[in-house]
Amino acid sequence: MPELPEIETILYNIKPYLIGKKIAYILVRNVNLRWLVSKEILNLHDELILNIKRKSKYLLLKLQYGWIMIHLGMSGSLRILFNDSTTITKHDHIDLVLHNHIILRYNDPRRFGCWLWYKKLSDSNLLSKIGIEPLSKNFNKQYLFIKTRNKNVSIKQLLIDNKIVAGIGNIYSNESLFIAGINPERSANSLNLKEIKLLINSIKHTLRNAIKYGGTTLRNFSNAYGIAGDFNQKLKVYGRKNKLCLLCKTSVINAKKQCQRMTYWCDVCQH
DNA sequence: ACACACTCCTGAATGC
DNA sequence: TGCATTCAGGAGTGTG
Repeated sequence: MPELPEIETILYNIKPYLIGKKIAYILVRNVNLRWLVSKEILNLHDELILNIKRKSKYLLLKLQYGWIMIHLGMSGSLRILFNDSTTITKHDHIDLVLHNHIILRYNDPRRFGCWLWYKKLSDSNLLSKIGIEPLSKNFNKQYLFIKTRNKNVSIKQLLIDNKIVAGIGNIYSNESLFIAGINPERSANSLNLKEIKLLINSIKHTLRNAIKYGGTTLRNFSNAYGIAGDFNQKLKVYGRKNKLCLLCKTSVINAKKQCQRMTYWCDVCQH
């Protein structure tokens, strides 16, 4: 389940192979992703890749005349392949083929991802709704304090809302709340400024640490070389239902569904 | 405006 | 062992 650190890992992997290189063509085997693959992408050829960046969980490829916006959804992955005779496996939906024969291959079993074309990024109504980046200076206690006032939703739910803060998914919201010692069921507006500050620091720490370890591999995340991330070994609560809390070592980890997502927490360590 | 449920999808895990 | 059911979740959309 790619969240911000996984996308950042992929970006780091693919950047050196793509920037300044020319796309020969893009082979789309299945246009039926979350939304149809843009027709501009199907017809694209001989375009130079000027830059690549990440915004929230989107990867943005800047070409000469527009942008390709890629989202990996829940199960998408990107691989760099050095040899075009590589066999196609199930769910290999898109190949971006460079003039030097290197391929960026997109695989997505659940097809919740997307490949969309925009002439200008401001044309994207998906991007325009996205909140600030959690690793930016703008994501600070003042910002989150203001955003949590008059919010009755749980703090867990607020953290995975991309309109508030971009790129934190289910895993990292659970982890950050555990590290901050805040109960995920607390309503967002019940947090005081001191707790907000603690939470901000925990989120930044968790995300930076996850990036450092190459992301979290649960089922099918791997980096652009097909190598799994190591952060799952560092997870403190996520997926640890009924297991002993690693911090207090007295209580077991609780699990319950909160707004369609699993939430994990320790009653002793999180208040 | 807000809170919540529903929806897309496949594969792994679980249940009988 | 085998078949059927459940679960996982990013995030836009629809409903009350």
